[in-house]
Amino acid sequence: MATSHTTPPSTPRVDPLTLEVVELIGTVVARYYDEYEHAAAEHSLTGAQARVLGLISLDPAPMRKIARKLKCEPSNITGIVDRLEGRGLVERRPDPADRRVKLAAATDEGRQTAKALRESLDFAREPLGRLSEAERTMLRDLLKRMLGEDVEL
Amino acid sequence: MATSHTTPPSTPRVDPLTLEVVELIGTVVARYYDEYEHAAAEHSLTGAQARVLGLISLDPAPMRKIARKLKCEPSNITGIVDRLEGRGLVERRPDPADRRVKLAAATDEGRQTAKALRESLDFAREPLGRLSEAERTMLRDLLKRMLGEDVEL
DNA sequence: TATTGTTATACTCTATAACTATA
DNA sequence: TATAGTTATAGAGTATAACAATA
Repeated sequence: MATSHTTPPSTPRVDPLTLEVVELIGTVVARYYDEYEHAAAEHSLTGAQARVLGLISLDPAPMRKIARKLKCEPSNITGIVDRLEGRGLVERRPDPADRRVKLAAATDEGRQTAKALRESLDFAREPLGRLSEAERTMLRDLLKRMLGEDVEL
Repeated sequence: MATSHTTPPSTPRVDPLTLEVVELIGTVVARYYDEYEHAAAEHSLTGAQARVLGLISLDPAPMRKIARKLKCEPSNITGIVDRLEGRGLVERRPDPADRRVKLAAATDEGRQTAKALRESLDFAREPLGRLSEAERTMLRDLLKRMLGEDVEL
């Protein structure tokens, strides 16, 4: 609690080191994002579809919850799940506890696709492969510290 | 050069540490992306518009080059630049060297907007502020090693 | 002929608002 | 009345294909 938590609006200056790190992170983001879209496309999925499928591939989730996790409006999820359902990768199930709720669940084929998708994410092999185990450990700890408490949604 | 550069197609298994780092990077990506979109929206720009504006805010670029950098089809840039031009943030200039080429250039207002956008990227202040200078240096070096040669496009 | 930028088209994602069926 | 999911709509991004101007 050393610094005030209200960001001073008149402090646009950031030290060069931080700027360099931000730029590097920007590069990582662009690269990761690209790879994700590419991996999704290899399975004829859009990025959004792949994200939804990945999200529910472990356990089913109400439409509302998917929207919250993806930070988009619930109405969008309808269409995305529609398309996934049309391809047999996802199905809608009733929620026994609340008849208003529909649970989006991956089918067997959907789970297989999600798994293949996860494993085809080359990001793990290629860029991270350049780091030693000790370096990866350091990177992990730095990222965890950076992300702090709010890693969980 | 310790490992073969042809990725074995039958090696889906990745060690848990690497998986953890990949997941953390995924979180960073989502967070950074979100903040970027949000910062753009504060200036009534979409993410794509903000990226194009940021790209040409330093020096003008041919439409084709913008498409290459953004990894999208040139035809898309036409529309994005149209909208930026309609708002007076960008203008199209002829290229004296090649009359087929149009250079997209930021106007004064466009440059101001791009600058404000850069400075409003809270990512520098918030998450990176949790790290000491020594830690930021370590993070920078790890990211640089990770990204390797292909940082430049 | 090849290249640059554009147009036309179709699809997806996105937010907003109004609707329905439950609670 | 409040909530979950949907529908309808409009705007934006995207890829593809065809086109005009220029090289």
